[in-house]
Amino acid sequence: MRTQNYSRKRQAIYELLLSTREHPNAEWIYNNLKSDYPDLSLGTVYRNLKLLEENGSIKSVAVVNGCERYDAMTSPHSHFVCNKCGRVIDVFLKNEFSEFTEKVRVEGAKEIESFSLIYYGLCDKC
Amino acid sequence: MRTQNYSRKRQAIYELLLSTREHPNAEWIYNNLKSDYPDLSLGTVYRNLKLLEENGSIKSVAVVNGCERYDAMTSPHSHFVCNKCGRVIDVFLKNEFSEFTEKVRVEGAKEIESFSLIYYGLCDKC
DNA sequence: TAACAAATCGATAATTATTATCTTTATTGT
DNA sequence: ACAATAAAGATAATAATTATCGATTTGTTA
Repeated sequence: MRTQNYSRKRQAIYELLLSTREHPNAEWIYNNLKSDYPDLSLGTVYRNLKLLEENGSIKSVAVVNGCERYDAMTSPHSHFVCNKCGRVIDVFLKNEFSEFTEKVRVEGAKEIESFSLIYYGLCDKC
Repeated sequence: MRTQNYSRKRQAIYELLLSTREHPNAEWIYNNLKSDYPDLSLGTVYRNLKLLEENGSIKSVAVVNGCERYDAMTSPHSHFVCNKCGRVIDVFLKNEFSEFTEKVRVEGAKEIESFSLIYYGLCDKC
């Protein structure tokens, strides 16, 4: 049987995402891997981000200024997005929150699979 | 002093958004106004959605399949997005939720201005 | 380890939602 | 009605993402 995720470049993209709390977009990843993989192409980054998201290795956590931002930390947590610089910061909420949201019933929804909570404002560098 | 929002078409866009719970995108609005305003252009819809959002009359509530979805109901509430058909449904949470989120402190955030809570799953028509 | 099959890649073109431009038209205050 | 300004239509331009396709890499199997 063929292993998934066996290519060098896909592995590098995934490991870069694992190593950072930047919640980067495709271009950031591309720029940060260019030195190690000079023949990397931006299309490969997009292609692998999509594959990694489809197999559940990573998540798209927000769209900031029209760009998808990714995170390899797949355990449930929320995010803060700076309205000025676009920085994305992890937000860890107490158990109460998940307990609360688990009780939510949505009229018109057959099944709730996930939710996304994003705070917006100004970060401490702006 | 010049009034804002005085043009017929901007008014029509705003009133259409007020009258529906579809949370439409620009194209839906364009298609639904074409019969009443045959010379309407899609650019005008985009331009006015942006203006209306800037002056606080409407809100962008989600990006579904790469399209911005708008809502003229500006009172705080959340949304459910169907992963299959893209339908956006209003979600009204109890007071507990706002009380809870008001207590949140985000490390790295200077000021929290707003938040967005979106549930994802399958709607009852899918 | 050679050879074949399948996955992945780079380069490039194509898509698509949105924004900008620019000239004309509509709206409003006087 | 007239002048000043805002808004409109038409169109071109952006920009992020996706699709295509031939070449290359990787994995399997003989």
